[in-house]
Amino acid sequence: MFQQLKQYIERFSPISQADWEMLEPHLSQRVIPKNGLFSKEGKVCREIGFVTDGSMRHYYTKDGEEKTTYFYFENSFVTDYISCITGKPGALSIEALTDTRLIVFPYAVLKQCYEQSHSWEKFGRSIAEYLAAGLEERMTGLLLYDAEERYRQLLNSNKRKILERIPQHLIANYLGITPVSLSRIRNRAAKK
Amino acid sequence: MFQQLKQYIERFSPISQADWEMLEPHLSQRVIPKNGLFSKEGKVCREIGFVTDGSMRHYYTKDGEEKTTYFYFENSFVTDYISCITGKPGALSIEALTDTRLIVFPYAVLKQCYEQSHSWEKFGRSIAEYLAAGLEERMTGLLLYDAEERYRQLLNSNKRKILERIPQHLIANYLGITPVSLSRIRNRAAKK
DNA sequence: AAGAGACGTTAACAAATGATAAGAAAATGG
DNA sequence: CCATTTTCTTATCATTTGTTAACGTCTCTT
Repeated sequence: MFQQLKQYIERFSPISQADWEMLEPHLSQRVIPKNGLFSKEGKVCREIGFVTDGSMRHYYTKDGEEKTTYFYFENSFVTDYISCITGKPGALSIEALTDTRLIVFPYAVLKQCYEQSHSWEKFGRSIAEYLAAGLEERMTGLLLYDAEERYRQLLNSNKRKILERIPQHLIANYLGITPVSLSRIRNRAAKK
Repeated sequence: MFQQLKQYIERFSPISQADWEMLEPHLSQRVIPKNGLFSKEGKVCREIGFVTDGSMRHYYTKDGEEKTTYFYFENSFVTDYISCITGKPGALSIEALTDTRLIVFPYAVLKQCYEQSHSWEKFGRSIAEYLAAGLEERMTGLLLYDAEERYRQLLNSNKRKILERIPQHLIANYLGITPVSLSRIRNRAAKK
């Protein structure tokens, strides 16, 4: 039932049966319909989700416009990490792009796991390091490369599924440009 | 002697005397003269530094040009985090901007601390979370705001010391623009 | 003290991007 | 199946940014 999650976790740190039983009773399943929210700007995010099927985006609101800056697919955690950690209201909203199936548990439970088990703590470190490395790479891309180069890098990365499954105007946000500008870049790229 | 480091570490997680004694024997002091390197592109970074006095930058090389994307001041860790974690050659170089005094220890020792002590592991998680939160905030700034807004945000942030202590052409890199462009932005801002 | 190099500003032009609008194509929902 | 909405493209124009170069100031070195 929850094996998919356990396997994913063990990619970061091995989890004994005893460890697993700290978390397992607190897991639940949830389906969020298309356009439904998992987390909402202004509210404290107190849950961690694990996408087993579907896709989501997270976005910030600026001048009344939604700016999408991240996507989630099956086999990944989804949460407003900063809001969870700090306990403060989140600055972003997380929305299902398609009907999405999740395994959900409270962040408070994970925190308890951290305290009670070194293995869980190690998992927490590993996932935070993994997250930081991803953010560093993406930020470097934004600082060093122009929009066209960033598009090409996305094309040749292991994130190509973004291009295959996400509407283009949201990808434009993700790349830090307008949908019109992305359309121009694609047009230029096609002519070569 | 190394109390400054211990205090900083305890801002993330309390460290018992026994814990501290795992690390303390492996600490050393180092002074890197202005323009000297702490870590070099293409080499695996195996050390963590803690700046007690001075300032550093890290930069990527692109098309033969150095692109500075981060600064370090007293009371902060400095390392090529990604290279340390992965054990692969680094993509960036870290250079002293002024004569810089560091406390240094091998990453391998920290890794041992992680394994042997839950408290150290918790420290590792906390610092990675702190790093990730900072990166998330900075990346969001790059995606949501234009260069002039980013400059103003830097002015009004707790990172204002960057503006006071770092040459302007390096700040331009940090903001993701050219030195000429930053000069224009400052000119416009001054006229208001 | 002189010279070289680093740093910041300004100007002129080119290139890229943003803003807006119109229309075509595709997807969605009764 | 049709109507509506969403998505993408294309065009035009304004704005911003990049590029290059010139110039002045300052620092550092010899």
